[in-house]
Amino acid sequence: MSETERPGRPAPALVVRGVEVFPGLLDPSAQAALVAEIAAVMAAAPPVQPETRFGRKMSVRMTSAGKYGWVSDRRGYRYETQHPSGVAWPPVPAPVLALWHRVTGLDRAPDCCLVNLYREGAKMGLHQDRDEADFGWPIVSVSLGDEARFRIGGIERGGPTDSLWLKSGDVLVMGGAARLVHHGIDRVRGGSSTLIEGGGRINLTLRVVD
DNA sequence: AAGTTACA
DNA sequence: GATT
Repeated sequence: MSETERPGRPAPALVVRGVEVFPGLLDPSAQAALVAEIAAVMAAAPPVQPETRFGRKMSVRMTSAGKYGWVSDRRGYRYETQHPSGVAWPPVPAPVLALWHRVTGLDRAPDCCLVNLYREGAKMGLHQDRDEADFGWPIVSVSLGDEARFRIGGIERGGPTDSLWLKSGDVLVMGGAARLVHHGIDRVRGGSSTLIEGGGRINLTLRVVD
């Protein structure tokens, strides 16, 4: 962490295992504006279902915006400057960047906005975000659309966990001691929102990659 | 193991 | 069926 924190960042309503939770930070019109921006990102860089290193397809569909996108295939996890099709990732939409600065208080911008699209039945197992160069930078997670059960463990795998339901407009910050906490999505409550065309949930994850 | 499934 |  090399930059000063900006005063006036909002206080989290609750903290779960060190993860800061800002329920309902985005009102419905702000959510709709973000969804419109992300729809344009997905039109330019269509979501794909990545494979793991063992050739198993993930249930979540992914794309990215920014200098880097997170990808997974039989070669493993990494950041790439291009969508698998070869096109550059579209820029991170300005309202997404504004949300990052508001909630982190940082001057430094993220260089990746990972877009996770959870259609009916999609889940994500417990994992750590550890493909970035400097864990001093926080991660910001934005929930849009259907509600989802978010599970939070510890730094070590296999320990106890807690869970909470995330709703559209909720924002999380994983930073400091909670930067490397295990987290995942147990399940998505289909039909709990009409925000996403075709149904489901979109999660934006903002990171500083290098 | 950013996989899935089983089980108490 | 939901949860851990």
